[in-house]
Amino acid sequence: MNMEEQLDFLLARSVDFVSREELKKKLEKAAAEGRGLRIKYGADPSAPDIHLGHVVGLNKLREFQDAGHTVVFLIGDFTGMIGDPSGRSQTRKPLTREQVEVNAQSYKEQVFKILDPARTEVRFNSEWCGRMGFEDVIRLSAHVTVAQMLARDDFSKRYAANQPISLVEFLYPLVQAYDSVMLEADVELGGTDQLFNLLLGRELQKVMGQEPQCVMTLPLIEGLDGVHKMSKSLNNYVGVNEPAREMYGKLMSVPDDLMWKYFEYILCWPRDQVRDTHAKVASGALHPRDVKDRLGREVVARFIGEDEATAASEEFTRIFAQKELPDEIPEVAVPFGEIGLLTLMVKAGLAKSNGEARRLVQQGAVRINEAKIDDERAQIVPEEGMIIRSGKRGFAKLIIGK
RNA sequence: GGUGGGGUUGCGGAGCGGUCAAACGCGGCAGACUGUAAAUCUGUUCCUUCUAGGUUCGGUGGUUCGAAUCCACCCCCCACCA
Repeated sequence: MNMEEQLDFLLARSVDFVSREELKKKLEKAAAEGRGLRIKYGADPSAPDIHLGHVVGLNKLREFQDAGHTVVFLIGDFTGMIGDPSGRSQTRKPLTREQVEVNAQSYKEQVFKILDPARTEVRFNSEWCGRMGFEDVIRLSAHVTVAQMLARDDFSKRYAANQPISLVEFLYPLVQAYDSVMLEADVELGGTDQLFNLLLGRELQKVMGQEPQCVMTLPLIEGLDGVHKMSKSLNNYVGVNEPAREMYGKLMSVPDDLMWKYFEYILCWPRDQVRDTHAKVASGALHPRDVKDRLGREVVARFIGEDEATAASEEFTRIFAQKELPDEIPEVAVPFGEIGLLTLMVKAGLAKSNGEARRLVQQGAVRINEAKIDDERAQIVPEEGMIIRSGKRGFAKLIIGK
């Protein structure tokens, strides 16, 4: 690849990039010195659940690695202490050394499904933040003005709307920017919502006498609801560590229109291929279900394995298209002897309360050994292996306990 | 320090003395349909021994036949002016 092709490759799929010219210079300089660039990516320490939203960025990092660069995977264990940047939640408790270790381990496990461990440097910002005194913090904060902070979109909106903005929230981007300084990052990558924070890193590096980092943002993909960005707190995410069937099932529930983004940003299909497939579905040449099945299989295959992907797809069809039973049903031990249906359902974990169980029965959702039960007062004599089904997704197999 | 606005069932947000287990939206669950846990439509969404009963509306006391709604004190949150 020549330089321009290399740049095109590295910048593919990005939304914002500052700037192509600078990256070019950095690449030339690094090549001359026989080293790779340092690509920074920050992660939240409290949620070591990597999901497909993160994969968008991780894919790009992997491409940098394949081009010979080093990824600095920064775990913001110190930032995590000072609270959530969204301002929604309160200050968090500091993580203990042990928790940080456990989370880091869990991160590596998941992240290395995508990244190349040999070209990844895992760092923690407590390394330098933990050593700073109040005086250092004051000096650092002197580099940034309130007006600069208010330039951030969500800050200016909230300020205009008389919504509270805590000082801690100003500290958050500041610490993130300082991390770039300490890591001597050449490029920092993040979601589009990170643009301001990434740019602040640039500013701070300049002020502190470093060559400023390039900044790249990638799209935030919508989660399963098709509306909000994928996140753990909205529970609309697909984690890379989930069981195959869960992963596949969740992908099948993605709204049809959203599939294309997943093909492009998760599976990194070339744009033309995505466009072609899209056109075929639109013209009726391809069935959307089949395309989504392919999405589900390919994602499961990538993070787990081919065989598991096939199995997940087959079971899904069996349960939902043919309405048959899954091949593994959670077993629940119940005592011997007659028992009320509602109580039994609660015990089996199919309902949270008798009231909910009653509703399920009234709605015609409950079956025992595939025979519909519509009497909420039914008394059941549990038998070994009896199967209670609640709706499409709730199953329990009874085991007679003592 | 001063002024004003708030704390309601998972979330957002009505209600401001009885007809309130509490509108509406979101989310969740179920049913129908289907190509899937897509889309759409319908129902449902505190608990219980369920054609009825019990416990809820920041906390504690009080007024009243009767309070989420009025009063007192307390706790917490927010904005604005200094």
